[in-house]
Amino acid sequence: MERSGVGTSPGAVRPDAVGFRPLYRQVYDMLLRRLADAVWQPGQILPSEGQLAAELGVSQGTVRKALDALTADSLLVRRQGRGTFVAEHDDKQSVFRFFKLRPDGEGTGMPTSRVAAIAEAAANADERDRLALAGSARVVRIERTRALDGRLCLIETISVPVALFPGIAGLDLPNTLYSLYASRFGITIATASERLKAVVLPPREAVLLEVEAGTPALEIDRIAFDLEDRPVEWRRSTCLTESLHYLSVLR
Amino acid sequence: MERSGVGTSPGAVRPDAVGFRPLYRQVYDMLLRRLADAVWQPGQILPSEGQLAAELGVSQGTVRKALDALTADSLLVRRQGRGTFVAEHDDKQSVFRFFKLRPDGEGTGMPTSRVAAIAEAAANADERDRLALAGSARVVRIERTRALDGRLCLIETISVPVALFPGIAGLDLPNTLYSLYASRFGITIATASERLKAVVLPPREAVLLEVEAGTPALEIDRIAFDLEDRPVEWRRSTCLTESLHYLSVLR
DNA sequence: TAGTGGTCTAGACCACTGC
DNA sequence: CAGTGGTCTAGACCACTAG
Repeated sequence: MERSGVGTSPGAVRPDAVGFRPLYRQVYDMLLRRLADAVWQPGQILPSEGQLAAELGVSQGTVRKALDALTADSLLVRRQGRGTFVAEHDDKQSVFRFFKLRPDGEGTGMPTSRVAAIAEAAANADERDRLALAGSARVVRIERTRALDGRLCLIETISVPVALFPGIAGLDLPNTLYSLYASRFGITIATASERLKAVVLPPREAVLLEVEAGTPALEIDRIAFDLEDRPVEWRRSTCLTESLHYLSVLR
Repeated sequence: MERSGVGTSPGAVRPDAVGFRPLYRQVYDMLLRRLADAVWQPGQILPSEGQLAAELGVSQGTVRKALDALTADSLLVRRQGRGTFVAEHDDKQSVFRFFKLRPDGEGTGMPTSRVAAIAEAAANADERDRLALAGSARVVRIERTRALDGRLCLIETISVPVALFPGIAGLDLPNTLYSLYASRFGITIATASERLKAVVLPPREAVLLEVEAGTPALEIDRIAFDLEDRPVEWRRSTCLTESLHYLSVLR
């Protein structure tokens, strides 16, 4: 097979180049680009390995390696005998990919949400810093509470750039925001980084969570990144952990 | 190639069996067994892909797939042009695989330890539960404090079964316990599960951490598992998070 | 039964390391 | 330069799904 099949453009394989970029990596990037550009919608089926291989002019094994990598990154789902699909993030399994609070004892641990406030404003210094925004950027701030198995446990403020989510302030927000981000704005949350601290619950949050002030609480500071690794959401959650915990699995 | 190369024992490929077990999975299990049995020591080089393939009577590609899986599980390290090595857990990178506390600002974040107490005792109900021990089992309890960049930040109690770690109470304990587990007792920590809660620092811990009682603290309850997924260590840590945080990356 | 992904093989060649 | 892991290919066959 001719390597020029993937392109002689910058980035194609050049044996003596300092930065060697394997073919399957180039295929990975091309497919990732299509996902980022929403060429294929979540839930939709992709062409078969053979079709993609023929289209891109590489072997099926090389396409397979790229598809496997995208699957490992949770961007695709492969089902033997059926096909390869764009991953959806609103099914029960996917919710817990980014929601790590679990009940201590029994219970499904399925979270529910109630929006307390939503407003647009100029981004403050913290928001500009965390979301890599320009000085003039505007954000939408969403404040909401969440419950686990009907039990109020969390209050959080979510900041997103207006530029990326135009009109989000006027929408009816679902329980799982990330599926809305994907379906309505074409933004897929690929990874997130959380910083956890133990704090004393501030008076205002104590009122909203209906507990006495001074209670210890878990503060979660999350930045969520899209497929191109850009920060697209900043979220600060304050959680009561009396009857629940944050689950972290180390591998 | 004859499939019987990997063995006609139970678990070998049987095309019509209900539970189909791929060849590379069998190779994975065989190599995992050798790692668990400490046939190859941490840091030691493995035979080359070709040698393993010849020995096991499978193709090099199949061995490669098994080695890649073991590498993904952080049990092996592969270095192009050099070879495949058993992973070590005492280098700087590996320390942070299981230690998720980071300084808020600058600093290396390299932890240090000081053992406060170490004693053997009959396992209590919690320990028997968490470590899946019999009623008569005994454990060693280690209490120690840890500091980040010279700053005292954590106190923890570690319980391990005496049966798995004979004589550990008499040893000089290093900063990174898991490398001791591997080198001295042949036990490799493969995964760990942590449950985090926000609590009010108890009086006793407050004294040992040299802060006032009532300070909020992060409580981390960890169970660590070995290569065969047996719980081998229970650890409860209480951390001050005033100038540091727990880092969790979601993918 | 046709089509998909999953496994396995054999062989060629490339990139990297160390002697 | 020899030896290692890494990439890529082509082709055969297996397991699974759905019409």
